[in-house]
Amino acid sequence: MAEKKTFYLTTAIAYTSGKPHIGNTYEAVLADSIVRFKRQQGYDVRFQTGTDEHGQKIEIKSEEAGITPKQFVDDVSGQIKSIWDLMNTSYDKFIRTTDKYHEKQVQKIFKKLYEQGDIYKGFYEGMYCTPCESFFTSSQLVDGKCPDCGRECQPAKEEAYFLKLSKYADRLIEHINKNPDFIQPESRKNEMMNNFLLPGLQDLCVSRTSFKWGIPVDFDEGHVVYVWIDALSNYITGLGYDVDGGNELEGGEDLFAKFWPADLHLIGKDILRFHTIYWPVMLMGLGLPLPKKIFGHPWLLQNDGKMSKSKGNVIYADDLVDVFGVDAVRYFVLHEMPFDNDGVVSWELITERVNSDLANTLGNLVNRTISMTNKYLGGVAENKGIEEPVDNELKSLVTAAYKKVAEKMEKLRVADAITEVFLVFKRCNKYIDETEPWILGKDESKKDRLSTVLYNLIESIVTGASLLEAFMPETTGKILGQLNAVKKSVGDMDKFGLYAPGTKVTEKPEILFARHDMEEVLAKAEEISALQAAANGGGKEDEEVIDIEPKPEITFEDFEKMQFQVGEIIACEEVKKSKKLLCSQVKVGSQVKQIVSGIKQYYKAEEMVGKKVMVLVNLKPAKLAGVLSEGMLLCAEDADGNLALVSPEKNMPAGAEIC
RNA sequence: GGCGGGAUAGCUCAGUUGGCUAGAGCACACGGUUCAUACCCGUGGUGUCAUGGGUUCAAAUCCCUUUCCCGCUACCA
Repeated sequence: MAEKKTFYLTTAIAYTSGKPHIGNTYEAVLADSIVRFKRQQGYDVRFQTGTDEHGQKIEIKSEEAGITPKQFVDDVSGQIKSIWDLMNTSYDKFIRTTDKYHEKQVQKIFKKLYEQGDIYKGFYEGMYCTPCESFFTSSQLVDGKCPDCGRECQPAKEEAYFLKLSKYADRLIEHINKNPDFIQPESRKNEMMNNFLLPGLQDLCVSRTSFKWGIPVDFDEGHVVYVWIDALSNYITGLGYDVDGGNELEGGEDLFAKFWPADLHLIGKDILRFHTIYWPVMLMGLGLPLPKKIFGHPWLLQNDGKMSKSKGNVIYADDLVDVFGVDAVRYFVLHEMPFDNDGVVSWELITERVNSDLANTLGNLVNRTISMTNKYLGGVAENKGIEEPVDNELKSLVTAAYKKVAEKMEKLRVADAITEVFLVFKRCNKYIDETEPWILGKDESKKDRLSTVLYNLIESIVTGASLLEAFMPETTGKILGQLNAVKKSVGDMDKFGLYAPGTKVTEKPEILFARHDMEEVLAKAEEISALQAAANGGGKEDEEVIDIEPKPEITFEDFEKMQFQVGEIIACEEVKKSKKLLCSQVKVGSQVKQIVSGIKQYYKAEEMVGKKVMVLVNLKPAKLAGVLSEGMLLCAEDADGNLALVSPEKNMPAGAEIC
């Protein structure tokens, strides 16, 4: 017998800084549906997920909590795993970047790349964002803030190691061009090409000395491996990869030899750059083949206002599961997520979907079919061969369904695939109307026709339920259990009439999906929201405090170098060529300075005029977007990056010194 | 500023290489039905296919204008 075809899928590993919300959970469920489908198709599947556990952010958070980083990540990683389990995700491997074998291999990978010159030692000088763990050049900063999260950055200089990306750029460009499927959806390919690859890659900083909670660089004390080499490597270390050969075996099997290269890296669209550029370069450095496909999926967003723990409106998978059940939540996230646009999740939307698709279309179908079978046929429907033309319409749709589902799944169109399955159930409901079993049931002479009708129905439902397995495994089991039917294999999906003669359905069908009253659900959501708010700051309106990384102490002399004055804005206009800049004429004493600031998002040019604000006056002038700026307007900034100008608390004349 | 994508029914979106009265789901309305979880089935849209122009026998579909949205990216003292 030939070896089974293998299929290796990974998700991104989740960062252990806190409980994952429904958007993160979506990725695991999406991955699960894909691998379950592959298993059904007979592939030998390996599904790996896990947690990313190093970094300064965790070092700081654990310190605040008064525990060690390891204790901290043990706790959070456990929480994440339990949500993945709750969602019934069938991963084969849950890797943690604090696992010993992983740490050891990361060190070896780092060393190997260093020894062959792909990693070199240099200096990193720039602005550092702690939450994002990223360095930026000052020119990359947004108002001196992190371009990713908008928070404060600190100047920092570190001795650091760099990965030479330029060396492999040409090979990578060629690979991407030759493999149009490598990056999915395709629109993302252009972004990577046009923004990074074609303009030329800058070398990537791959070590840190500013924190300790990471995998040490074993040949240079003080350095730890910075996130990407650590995190991305999980895809191979989780298979037992060893840099020196002699891969670790699992159950006597060399999983790396068997499963690498990965068939699919499933990741969020926000980390495509790392997976389509840095990771391939690392692999080339290691002399390993590249993964076959990388899919940057869109996100499930919460649309009802800004997500905020203190407001209590963050939607978590376990809360949804409490109300609707696992498969309902799986159904929702899979169905609602388009292929390349972000989807929306809310309590209203999920209630509508559950009621209409799961309770009405599917649940009620199973229920009415079983009821009729019991009522008219003592629970046993058999094919008596009394056919009518409508039967063929039903049969042809049902027997063709698997192929359609498979086509959609092949293209990773999971939402479309699940819709195809539900077309089967909808057709069944229509068939009931067309055949009117309750009328047949009143006429003893039509009994064989009735039996055939119900048999066809049950057979169709069995097929539909079997197709549903990848998406809603529990429901598949429940339906088949109630019908006492055997799950159809992929090879039998296009066959009709496998439901064994003489099989008796259950006498009391259990409600598969309850209908939910919208008002009740929303009330429940309110309750959950209140509890959440209470747990995160007593329900107070966003009175979060913000901690930023302390800067080194300065002397009074340092302070005196800076000249702050009150400035009155006497004119202001938008900088045409920029999305963020306003250009203000600011009266400071008797002179007028032109100052450009990145606050267009928060202030309109008109409303700026007349404001008295705090100005850093003696900053070296610079050109921004081609416009001269002779100072800086000072702003306060919250955690979401919203800005507020700073004004004197009482009216003060323009030019008044701030000291 | 650069590159890319989008603008179609109240809402979410399909519309393949231009071709017959522009579609689906949800919501809504009406009709039918009663086996079932007040469910299911059917019927119902005068939609300027964002805008203005062009190519064509024929354009939502191709080309150009304008406006507005979104991605990525640069700049953002």
